[in-house]
Amino acid sequence: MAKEIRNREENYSEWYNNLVIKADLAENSAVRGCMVIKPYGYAIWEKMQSELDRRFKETGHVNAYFPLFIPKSFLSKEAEHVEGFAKECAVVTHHRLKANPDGKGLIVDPEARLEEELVVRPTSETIIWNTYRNWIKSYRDLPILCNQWANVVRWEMRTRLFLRTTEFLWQEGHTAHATKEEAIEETRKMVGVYADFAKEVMALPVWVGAKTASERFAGAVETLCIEALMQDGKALQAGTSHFLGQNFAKAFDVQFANKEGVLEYVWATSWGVSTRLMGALVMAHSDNNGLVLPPLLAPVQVVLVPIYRGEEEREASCSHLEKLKDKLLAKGLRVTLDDRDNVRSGFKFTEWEVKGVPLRIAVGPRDLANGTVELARRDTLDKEVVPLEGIEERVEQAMKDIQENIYKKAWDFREKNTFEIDSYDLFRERIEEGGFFLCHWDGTPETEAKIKEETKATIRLIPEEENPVPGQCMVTGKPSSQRVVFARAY
RNA sequence: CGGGGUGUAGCGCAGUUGGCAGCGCGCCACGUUCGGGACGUGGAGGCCGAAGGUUCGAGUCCUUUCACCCCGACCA
Repeated sequence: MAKEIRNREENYSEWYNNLVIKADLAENSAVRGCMVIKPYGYAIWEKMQSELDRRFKETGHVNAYFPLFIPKSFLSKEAEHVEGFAKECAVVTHHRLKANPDGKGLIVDPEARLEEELVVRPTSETIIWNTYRNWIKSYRDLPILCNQWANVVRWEMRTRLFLRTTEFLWQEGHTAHATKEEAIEETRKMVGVYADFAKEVMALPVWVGAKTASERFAGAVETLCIEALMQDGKALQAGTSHFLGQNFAKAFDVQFANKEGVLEYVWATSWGVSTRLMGALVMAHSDNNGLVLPPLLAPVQVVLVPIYRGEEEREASCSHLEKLKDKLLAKGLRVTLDDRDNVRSGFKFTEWEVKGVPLRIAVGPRDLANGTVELARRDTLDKEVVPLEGIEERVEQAMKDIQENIYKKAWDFREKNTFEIDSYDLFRERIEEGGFFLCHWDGTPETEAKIKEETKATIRLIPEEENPVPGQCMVTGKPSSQRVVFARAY
């Protein structure tokens, strides 16, 4: 991979600053790795939310909300689940503070100790399944197809802006089904929704497939996921959909009477994506001039910049652009007129470029005289002078073109950095450069662990293939039923 | 929790053998500018991460502590 792209990783933080900042919490605060999402960044998340939410509704889901606090005992009911999350939970032990008798400030009131500690949800399976128990009596109550938009807290040892913050925003779908087949179908369907969303809205090509046992969600029978390639050659898990089997139904004793009146345990799924998607967006599309946002997610799709010299020309350009702005707004486009007089146009160009606005329209005296405008595309950095006539259609078309082109660029990049490799020696050499590697693996956790140990590469997923081509494991030479996708990951 | 690094103005940093707290960017005012990050003049902005110690005197030396960043382990 080019050195230039490596260096770009260092620039991520600069691009991030337009969207978020590290939370400036009180000194000595024990809370670390939280982020403040700025309005410009949050607008992107809102766009993602509304697009996802629409797709969830289309697939029959409804939104609900469950408590932030989970009784500690709930978490321990599912053995693997507790093992997976116990190490990273924030725990509420008291419910009151009082004045410090020895001086100033407040102390935790020892009298206010909770009988049972509460865990701040790291994910909501337990509290939701505890609730579902009461909702589900008969096969007629099924399926339950709920989604929740919420924040969760995971006390990770190491945090990373966007990708692994202590608190993050996400959506988590939790469904209950009468049959195994139906639950598996739901798991597949939802990972498909994520993959479509990534492609169509985020302009991000993704691999879809199943996790290996070692990478699986704690408590899941199978985890499906989407994986994207970042420009520094590392993979990023961008969404997961879990088939939970009857694990949670058994742990929380959720049974229903089937048509024959026989009690059966419910089949479950859960699926989620988080603000990590914003990190994916930044790392997948940004260039050395800053963010590049796909039009469907850009808080500002078109920025209008007047060019002038003196008050008279300013008036002329601005009033002209006001009219253009109204026309574009009428087309449903998100448009901003940057009529600030305290910065020059060149400054504005650069600033909006860093913010990733897909299209810029500049109008100066020359354009006013000629009946033209200057269009500048963020994705290609091309500029062209076009007639004002028919500008709405041209802008609408540009939005489509830019969305497509950003996807194509990301696709080409991934194609260029995806390799079929059969020699482990070559694998070890090439993994240093980043990218996805399609290799044969003997299917054992031991070999998987060895590869991770020696190369830091993990199996990102096992793709679902109609006609899998068998081969031999690149490490052990044992038979392999199909190629799996390796990469170094965030 | 291990290994390395950094804490000085909103941001980025300099600060010599201990001796008046500095620079660039940004911010405010005025003027000149304005088709790709303008310039001039003036101005505001600081408990030098925190606590303790040495000293006539500490941003600087000593001790303790806290936070942040990078690399591991952990993870979406």
